[in-house]
Amino acid sequence: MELTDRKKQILKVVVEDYIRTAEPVGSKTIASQMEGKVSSATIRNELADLVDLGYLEQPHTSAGRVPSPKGYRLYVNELMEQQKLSIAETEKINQSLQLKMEELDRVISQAGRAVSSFVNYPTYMAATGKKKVTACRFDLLPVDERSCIVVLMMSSNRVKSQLLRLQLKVDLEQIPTLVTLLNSHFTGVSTAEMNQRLMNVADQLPPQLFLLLSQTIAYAVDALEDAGQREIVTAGAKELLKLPEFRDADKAHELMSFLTDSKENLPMPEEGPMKILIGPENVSEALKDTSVVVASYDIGDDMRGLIGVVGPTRMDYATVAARLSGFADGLTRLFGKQGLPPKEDAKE
Amino acid sequence: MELTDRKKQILKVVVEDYIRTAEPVGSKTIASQMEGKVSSATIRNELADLVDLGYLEQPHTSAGRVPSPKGYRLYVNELMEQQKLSIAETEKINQSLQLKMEELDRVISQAGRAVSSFVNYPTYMAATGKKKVTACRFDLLPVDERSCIVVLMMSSNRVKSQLLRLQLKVDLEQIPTLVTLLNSHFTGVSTAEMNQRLMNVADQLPPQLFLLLSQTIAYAVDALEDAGQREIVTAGAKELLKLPEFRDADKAHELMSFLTDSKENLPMPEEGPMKILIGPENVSEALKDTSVVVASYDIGDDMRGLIGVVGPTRMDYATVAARLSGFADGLTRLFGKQGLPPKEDAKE
DNA sequence: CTTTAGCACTCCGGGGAAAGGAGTGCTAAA
DNA sequence: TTTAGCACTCCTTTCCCCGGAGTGCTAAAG
Repeated sequence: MELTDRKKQILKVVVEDYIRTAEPVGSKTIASQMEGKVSSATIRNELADLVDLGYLEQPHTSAGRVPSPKGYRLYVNELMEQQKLSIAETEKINQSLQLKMEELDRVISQAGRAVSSFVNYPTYMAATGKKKVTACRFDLLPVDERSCIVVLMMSSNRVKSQLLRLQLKVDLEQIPTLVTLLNSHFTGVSTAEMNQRLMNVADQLPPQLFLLLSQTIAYAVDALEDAGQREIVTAGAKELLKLPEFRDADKAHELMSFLTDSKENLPMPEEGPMKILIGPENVSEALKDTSVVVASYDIGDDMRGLIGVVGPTRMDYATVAARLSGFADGLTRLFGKQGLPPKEDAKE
Repeated sequence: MELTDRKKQILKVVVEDYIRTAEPVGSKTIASQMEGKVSSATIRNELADLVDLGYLEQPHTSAGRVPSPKGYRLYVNELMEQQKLSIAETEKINQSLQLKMEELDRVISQAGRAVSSFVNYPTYMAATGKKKVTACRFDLLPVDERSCIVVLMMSSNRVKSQLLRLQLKVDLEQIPTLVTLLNSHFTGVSTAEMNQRLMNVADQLPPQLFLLLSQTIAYAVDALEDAGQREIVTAGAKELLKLPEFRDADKAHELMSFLTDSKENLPMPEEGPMKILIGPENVSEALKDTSVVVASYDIGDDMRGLIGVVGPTRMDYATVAARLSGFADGLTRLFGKQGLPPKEDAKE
């Protein structure tokens, strides 16, 4: 027995109806929603076949049919119509992204909240470096004999700074030499290399200068590693509570804990602009009854961000996918190829 | 009829039992938990009185009694035993606070999460400046003709920096003059005053310098206002779902939305170390069925932080209060009177 | 061979009624 | 003033019944 076109059409109707209503779909309903006119009896035969083929499931005898993960998969791969965003929706997305360009992090988490309220499912976001971030410029601004501000400019164009308290007094005259040294020997290299080179110059400098140097490098190493690391934030977990499948407080609590606590193992995309994971396709146990849609976007030339939506398996894939990719595109445009925008904040 | 000691004792038993079980408390239960031995019939008489006095409520005839807000209030004011933290608990608190001293914000929200998991209720946190934050030092580091890093040191000892893109080329020679101007005229004053003074010098500078100056000031104003503003973060909203009173998904959703979206109007303390708000004592409609315990702590000399716990009216006031003040004390100690700790980060 | 109509059957879900239980209020005695 | 006893109330749980939605099967029609 193979999958005829009519079977596919029926599957499509079942999936879409179930997405809308969260109720098992019966043969009569299907018959009335189908294009050509067929009787419910015919549909019933087809339905029995679709169950045998594994695309549908029956909660119990004499209930309607519900799509199985395999059914959703087929729907997503073949049947789903690429949904276009309406003008109004595009407007709304752009508007959401018209936030005052503050720091990257804030924009990202704000975007996450926006997406969440837009698709009515929880979202999560992360940014990962494509390349290693390196230092590209140092400055030291003496405040007084015992303190000094380090300013570090990174290859990602972000600037970070910190006030250092010094153990030993430092002769202000010597600072410029140190800055020159920093800029000539510690820029454009990995953090491991930076530590290495620090060791090399250890005995060529007076102790108080070396101390300042190593404090500076320690700070830079921290900052660079932090910048390269991906941080994950989630938003809109409460949306879950609106869905009938999570009216059971225990279930909701379980998934919510997973989203807020163990976010490390949320699905991350390999490549490609978008990925859909349905139910058991998720590795994490906690997500086995839910689906995830992830999209990625570019941040400048060397970073890649990611934004995902978590929802029930019957989530409205077409709409979510369309909106999510709308956002991803918007974000790419926002801090896209041309480098970070002029008013990019030094991550505060 | 007045409130005898025995009535108070009964009230105490009712409150504590109800806190534990979330079920109305019956006369027999009370009799068995009371010190002196009295029969349930006696208790029943007393209970009827307590209802008349408004300290207890009866969900319906022939159900047990439940404390009214007035009853909780009396309990909190008079009956509640100041609970001591066990050694193990103190340990645990200190341990939670032993996080690598990173930026203030991060510590605060981390503390929030810790408290939340420790009391099993959602928490919220905010830091507010006691005094206005002002700029105390500016620096401009030219990167190239068209860009420049501003470094701003604030009176709170925090350092922020940003890369500015310039509209017009600036002669590098002139930068030092500008820095001098900034440090002499724009430090130690309010943001309003800064804007004022900016206007005053408008026609005394060549246009490209003035542009740079105003960009710098605009950034500083933003940064200062941001630093003075209180930001509120919440944590552990999911804890709600564990409580029987929020098994109803609608209720949980409502409160959760309030916590995550409209946090502006969460109760803030006036003064004193701790405040307990019970049910209707809360102004916000959304909190009228819940209680809030807020504690405050000091950050350096000029800031004050606040940490609150939201829970059902039957929340375990004694324990929550003890643990919360444990945390508040710990936080005060952590970045207490002696000024910010040496490794205080420039908010990244 | 496929489609359709008809029909008996299954199973869920809602609506009472009945049973059980916890707790009260009242009365009368200690 | 306290206590024991008892009838009563009202919630909760359970059970059962019934209606409806939907199925599977069979037999007839295209």
